[in-house]
Amino acid sequence: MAKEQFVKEIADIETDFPQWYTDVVVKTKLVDYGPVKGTMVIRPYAYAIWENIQRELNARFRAAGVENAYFPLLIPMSFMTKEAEHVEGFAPEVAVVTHAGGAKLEEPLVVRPTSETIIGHMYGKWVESWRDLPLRLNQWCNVMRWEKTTRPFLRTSEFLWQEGHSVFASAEEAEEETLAMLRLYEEFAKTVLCMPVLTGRKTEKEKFAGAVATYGMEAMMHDGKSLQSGTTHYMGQNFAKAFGVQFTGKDGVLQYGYTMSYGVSTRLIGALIMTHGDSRGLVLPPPVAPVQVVIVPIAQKKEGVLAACEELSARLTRAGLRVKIDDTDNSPGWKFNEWEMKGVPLRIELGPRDIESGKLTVFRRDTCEKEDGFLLAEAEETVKGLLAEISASLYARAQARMEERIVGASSLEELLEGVDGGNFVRAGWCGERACEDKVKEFAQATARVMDTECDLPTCVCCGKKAKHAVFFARAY
RNA sequence: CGAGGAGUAGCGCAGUUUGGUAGCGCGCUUGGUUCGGGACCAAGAGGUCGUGGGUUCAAAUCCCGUCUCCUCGACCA
Repeated sequence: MAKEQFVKEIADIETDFPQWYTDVVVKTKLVDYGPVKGTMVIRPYAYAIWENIQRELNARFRAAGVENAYFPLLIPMSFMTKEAEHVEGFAPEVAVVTHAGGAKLEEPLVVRPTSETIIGHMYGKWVESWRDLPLRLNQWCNVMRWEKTTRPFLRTSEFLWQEGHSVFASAEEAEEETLAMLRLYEEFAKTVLCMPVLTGRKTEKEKFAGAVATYGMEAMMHDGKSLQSGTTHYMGQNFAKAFGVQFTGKDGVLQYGYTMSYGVSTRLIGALIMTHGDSRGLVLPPPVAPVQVVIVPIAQKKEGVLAACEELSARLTRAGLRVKIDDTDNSPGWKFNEWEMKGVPLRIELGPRDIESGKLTVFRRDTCEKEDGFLLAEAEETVKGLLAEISASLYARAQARMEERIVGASSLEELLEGVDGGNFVRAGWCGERACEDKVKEFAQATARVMDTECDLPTCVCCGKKAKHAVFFARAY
């Protein structure tokens, strides 16, 4: 009876997805709302997910020759105006500091919405010779963009992210790095987040303010809407020229560098929730789950139960797993539901029966089924094997869902029908901004990314020869 | 900024039509019995009813003002 009441507490994932999402992030204590509108407090459970994402990405960055650094939060207003498109794109959403130290500032300071400008400024001082290149730095920080409507993780006024900024001597190297980072993100999404993504170049309308080209990865959420989950930008010499990033080449000629940047944010946590979550709450992929295995003692006051739990926990921890014993005095049923809602991939129920028989009872969060018959003595291998299976099955499930919900369209009506049905629509596009705008107006769908090849004959809007195959979708 | 809705205990809400002792559920605290899918009993703590004014013997309730939040729209590399 209480079970049904509990299920009702979280909105129905099928019929009320936005409400379901909000319920999950609040009821599982991932976040709380900050006192300033549009800001969120990230609670420890969610922050632990973020730390796991950081660890995995840092390892990949290091392997790609990227080092971490930190640049200031406050940027002189004049920096923002040095690159014309950049200031135009970000001006509406920057927060500005006008007073400090009890007096009005001579020059206002902006709270960084992104750090291209201040990093460009420093790179201008640091880069002198071809020997200084390539220069690859990344920073983990917070940024602020004053958004009108917000939703936890997906769009908040302040959020955490990493932003990598690199300078190269040639356009080719910078362009190649832009694509390499996109591939790095894609591999990370697949193996760490167990999340399939579509990658590709963005249209002019959707690209970063000040970039020559923007590439993005888009993930499909449960309701068929798209979430931009990471971007890489090739800047050409735009920012190098604005900030004087010049070096003397091997040929002795003073020239501008070529820059690129890339970033992913705490929005990835939102992406995880909306990709894998179900009617019971979160489902976290093992590589990022703060708790990979929760041990629920049964009849924990009976002699030997807690001791057996602690012994098992120690063994699994030694095997490199993140383990938690829930020894609170809630009833087992309460604990089951609690940890299912929090998305722990694997639960072990350990009671007198298991201890006596030497067996292991587990519950898989991805299938919501109990499995037994494993031997307690082989717990390490069993659990590791199951976690790997869970990762694989989460990816496969999400991948299958995405593939079956990519449809084609040869007219605006078909495109509308496609996105109304919760699909991505792959359609031809002539490359004209007017047609892109028309699609948005007609179907409330935007061009998410362009496919690498154009195998479609005509533009879905005007019927002229198509230049690109584009994935259209409604987006968060 | 446009349209709609809501402000009462930590959370969710009832009470407002018809003015008359501040209520319910969950949570929390204490003690006890429980524990293989959200257990139960007992006792307890907790509220300037968003806010300012007005009407009245009396206002959560009626009137006027004002603030905040939510949903949808617009906006959002």
